[in-house]
Amino acid sequence: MNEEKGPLARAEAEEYASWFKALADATRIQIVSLLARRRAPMSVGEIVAASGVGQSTVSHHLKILAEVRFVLVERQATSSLYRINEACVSCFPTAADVVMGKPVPAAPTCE
Amino acid sequence: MNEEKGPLARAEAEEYASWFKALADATRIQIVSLLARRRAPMSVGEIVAASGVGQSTVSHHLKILAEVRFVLVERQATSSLYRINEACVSCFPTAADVVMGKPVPAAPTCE
DNA sequence: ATCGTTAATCGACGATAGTCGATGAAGGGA
DNA sequence: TCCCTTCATCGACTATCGTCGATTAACGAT
Repeated sequence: MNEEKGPLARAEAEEYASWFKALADATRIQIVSLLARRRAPMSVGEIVAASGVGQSTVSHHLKILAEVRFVLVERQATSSLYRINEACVSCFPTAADVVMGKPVPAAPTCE
Repeated sequence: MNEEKGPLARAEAEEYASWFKALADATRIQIVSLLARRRAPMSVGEIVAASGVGQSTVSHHLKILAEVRFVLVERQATSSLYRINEACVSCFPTAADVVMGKPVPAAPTCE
């Protein structure tokens, strides 16, 4: 479907890369996997206890995951509850999408 | 299917991350997309001409892509011909795989 | 109002990664 | 044999990233 002769535009390549960057870290993979196993939303403190890294580190990774809408946050009174965004999981690009030239899915779209 | 209570093992998380790391760079996305659009294998020189970065940089990225078997190389007399590894494209993990706790696909498996 | 809890932000540090230019190795042709 | 082409590797530089400890902000409870 995508039949331009030149390489992929740089801007589009960077959009694609930003998706994969979100899962290109072992700690973030652990956090995502953790949120998926618990069905219920988790507070930052629970994630910190289960992941074995510092609180500021967890907060940092959650921010990155939230920026691509991979996780959703619901601010409660004293704590923040994070959960997997199922819609974003399914719109996350695959390697086949890159190869087949599928347009980059927009992050804000899946919410 | 994966019902352990703790977080994903660190080693497995890093294996997953190494997959996504391979596509977590705009230049590599461009190279992959380029190889996919040309049906035929491409020499390094052709990729350099089309990608707009230096020859050593292209060579470096091709090495990374080859390490996860995403591209295959066939050394000819004077040049090296790179092409997409279709098998590896389809075994490349998706975000849903991570969420669903699917075991990490082994890179050497798809060849 | 004060204190304690929870989480986001800040600043710093070390490690990793991307890029380049230069060099080196392997092969083909004159 | 010598040169030229092609690509991989090396060394250096810079930018980005992951992590931590400390600080700050928001909120509840006493």
